This record gives sequence, C-alpha cells and structure tokens, in this order.
Amino acid sequence: MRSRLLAIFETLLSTFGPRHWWPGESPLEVVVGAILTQNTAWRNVEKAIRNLKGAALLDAMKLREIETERLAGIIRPAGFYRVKAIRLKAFVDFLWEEFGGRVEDMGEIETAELRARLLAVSGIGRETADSILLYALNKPVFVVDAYTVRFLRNHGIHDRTATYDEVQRFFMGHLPADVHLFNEFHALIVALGQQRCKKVPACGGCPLELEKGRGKRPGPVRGDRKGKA
DNA sequence: CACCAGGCAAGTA
DNA sequence: TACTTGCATGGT
Repeated sequence: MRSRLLAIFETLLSTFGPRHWWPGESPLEVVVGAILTQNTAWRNVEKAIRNLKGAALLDAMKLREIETERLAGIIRPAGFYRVKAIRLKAFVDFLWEEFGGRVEDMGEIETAELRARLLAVSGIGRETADSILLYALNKPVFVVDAYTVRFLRNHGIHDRTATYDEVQRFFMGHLPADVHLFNEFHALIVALGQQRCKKVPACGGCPLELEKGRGKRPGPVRGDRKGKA
C-alpha cells in the first residue's frame, strides 16, 4: 500500500507539478489564511489578506489590539467575515496567552500536545489545526479535507464512511513521515479535485488509472479502520 | 438563477 | 456517532 500511495503521488506530481503550498510570507500569514479559507475559495482569501497587509495588520500585536468589528470589515471579501474575525481574535488571544505572540514558538512543544491545544481554540477544527501544523510549522501531519475523502472513495482506496481521523491514520500509516511529501500530496489532491474528479463516482478525465475495469465495488480497506497509527 | 468554495460550532436525535 | 443549520461573499 505504501508503494501504491507513493506511485499515486508521483503521478499527481508529474501531472500537476509542484504546488508551492502554502502561499504566505510568514507563519502568521499561513495561520490567518488557514482560518480565512474555511469553506471559502482561496481567491477571496487573497483579497482579505491583501487588505490586512494594506492596513499593516498582519502582525500578532496589531491583531491583538484591533477591534473585532473593524477587523471583520477588513476581511470582508473572505466571506463569513463576522465569525472569522471572532476566530482570528480567538487564535491571537491564544497565541499571546500561551506563546508570547510568536507563531514559531508553538512548534517547540510536542506536536500531539499542540494539536490538542489548537483544537481547544474556538474556530480551529481538525483541518485548520493540521494545516497550521504542516504548513506553518513544518510538522509531519497529513491534512485531510473534503477532496481527500472524495479522492479515496473515487479510487476505491477507502470507503466513504471513514472519519477524518481514520483517513488521516490511513495516509500517515502508509507513508513515511515526511513534511515535504505530506505538503505536496495534500496540495496535489486539492489540485486534482479542482480540475476533475468532481463527477463522482466515475472520476472522468482523471490522470490516474486506478481500479480500471475491475474492482467495481471497492470496499473499505480492511485492517485500517481500528488500527493504530 | 442555483450552486460551490482548501470548515467550524452548536444543536438535535 | 451522525446529521442539520447558521455563517456570507464572490465566481461560474
């Protein structure tokens, strides 16, 4: 299974090329982008980040001091601007309380412990927490999103009912814990999902050639659902 | 016009 | 555990 996943990775990489994720000039910008992109097209997040930069607000100190309502107006293009302003403030408060306002310092504690603390922040769920760990702090954590679950289902690698944690354990259990690999793999799965593979379950136009012809009714991969890491 | 986009929290059953 | 709803703009 490891070699099969790696083969898929190689195919995606040669098809789409390196994705250069995560766009962002600083770890803080990556975190802000991770929150702003929740259920939002990245194009609109870029506008919000431009606004933040234009107002010189992409800074932990400034974000701590700005009023929530004013922040909301600035990130408006990203949508859900009221809740996202609250979420950004919640993260920044957490950042100052526990890490002196420095995103880089979060990486000094154990990854599992940090993940748990991030999940305790209102507005940070699994995907956002893992995106922060991988893309802002370079921790070998595989990010799972809707594309990833669909990807596994379409290619008969795993079943649809798999939970976030099961899918994450699946990837991390069958791949070497490599930051660059996890970074590129997740980004490539998104690229694939955005190009084609939207027409489930046929996956027409997919550059991959998996399960072709045979294996019509792919079930869950046995031995992975309750398995440990 | 409808529908989706790199989710999450709170509520319900 | 699994499903529903609110949040809201901008692109196709």
